Amino acid sequence: METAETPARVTMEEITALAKRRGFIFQSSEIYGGINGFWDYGPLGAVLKGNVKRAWWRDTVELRSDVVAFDSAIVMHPLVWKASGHVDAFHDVMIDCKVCKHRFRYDQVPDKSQCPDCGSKGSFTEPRNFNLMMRTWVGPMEDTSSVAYLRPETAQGIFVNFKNIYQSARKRPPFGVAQIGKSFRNEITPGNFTFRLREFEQAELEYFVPDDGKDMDAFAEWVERRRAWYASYGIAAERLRFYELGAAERPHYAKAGVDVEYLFPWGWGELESIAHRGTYDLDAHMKLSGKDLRFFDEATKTHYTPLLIESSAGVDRTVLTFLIDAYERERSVDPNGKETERTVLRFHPQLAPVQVAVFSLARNKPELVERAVNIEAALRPSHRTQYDEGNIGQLYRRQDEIGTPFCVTVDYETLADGSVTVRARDSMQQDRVAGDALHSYLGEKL
RNA sequence: GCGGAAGUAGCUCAGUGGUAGAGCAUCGCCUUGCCAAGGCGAGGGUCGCGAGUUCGAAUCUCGUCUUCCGCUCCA
Repeated sequence: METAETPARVTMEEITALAKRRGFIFQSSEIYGGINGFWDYGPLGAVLKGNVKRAWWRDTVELRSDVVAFDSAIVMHPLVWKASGHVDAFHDVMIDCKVCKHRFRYDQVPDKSQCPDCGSKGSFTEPRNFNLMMRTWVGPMEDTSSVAYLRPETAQGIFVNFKNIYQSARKRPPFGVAQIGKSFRNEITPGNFTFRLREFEQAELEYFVPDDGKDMDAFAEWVERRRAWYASYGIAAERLRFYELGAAERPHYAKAGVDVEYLFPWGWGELESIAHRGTYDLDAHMKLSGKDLRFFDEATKTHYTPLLIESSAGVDRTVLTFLIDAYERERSVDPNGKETERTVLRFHPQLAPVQVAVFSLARNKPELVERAVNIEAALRPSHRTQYDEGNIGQLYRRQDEIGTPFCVTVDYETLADGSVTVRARDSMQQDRVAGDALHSYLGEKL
């Protein structure tokens, strides 16, 4: 089993090189030198990311009768962030000691003339405002009254709309609200490719349950559901762990917490956090807004604040995980006894950016090209397809690198009887399939 | 943000003051015809960006941006 101690089976250099070469992920604004903490998804990456989000949405929303969809604005009333605690938690006035390089919160240093760590006198920098929330102005006037923030998390949009949602959707606990969207944080140190970003996408589920003693069951169910989700899309079990947070590791209001972590080439990294947050979030907004967000329980004729089970996953981190986990450099011996090597992305067929590639065995034989182009067009409505032509070995290698599960090749036999060769990515085995059976053959495998 | 290292073609790199190079990759043609890397040809770089020194800067100096490795936070 691979552990944090054993050498990585893949390096980040290999991943970033493949991501750029094949059009998965590019550095943002590269022609101007790039900008730290921002990345762009290329033609294949955009499709992969869309597939990952669709897979999450399918399992979290569409397959559940008790979860509704939501999509809140990125810019919200500034008081939202006051209530959530982000204004205080993300705003720090800091000073640095120029001698020992240590950093302190301004309000925690009693004597600003002397560094508490190294004792140097007059070594502090000017107080500097550290604001981890991205700021902007609403309206064309840039004055303090118009300051607003780009959301540092998507969840608050659900909390402040809680009453609107449950009234209009006619839901009562237990029920959930799901949302996928961008969030922004001025991270001090972005890095590790798309792992720590300043602009990132979250997939969040807020599941509200009654305070009837079964809240921990709901928590356990979501942990299991999320475990099953990662497994069903092929993440290797030995590189994924569900880390149970101890009481000291989670916020004071949280009753339970599990971090979903993946074994990246640099070590374990958090993909998702599943937490039992109690009534903390709704309480905070009720307190500051003065609005009642509670439920009325018909049975007991009392008002109550539902408890919250939250699953908050990083979409970009999940995409990166699928990319890394699917990556393999495979050595093999071909039928002639020659040693060969290939790079293959073993994506789940539902996640693969291209599902079926259709080839013409030769590029200068119009009858083959036309036949292959037509087959590709016929498959396009039901699968993600791509047409290519040329040296067959090169074509296979190229599709392996982008994780295409199946390749269909039109050859001279096709002209005679309409049959085609279907080659599988993982086994490299070939099947001869009759032309009229191709649709059902692929539909079954995908 | 701080400390260290590094930025030359899509990638890997050579080139240490005198008008930019190789291999691979890409594109075209030919060849082959079921697991890449045969042949011919083409495109592609104001050497991260900006300033300074110099008759002249990829090369020396400063600034800046980005990346990688440490400190710190999170999805």
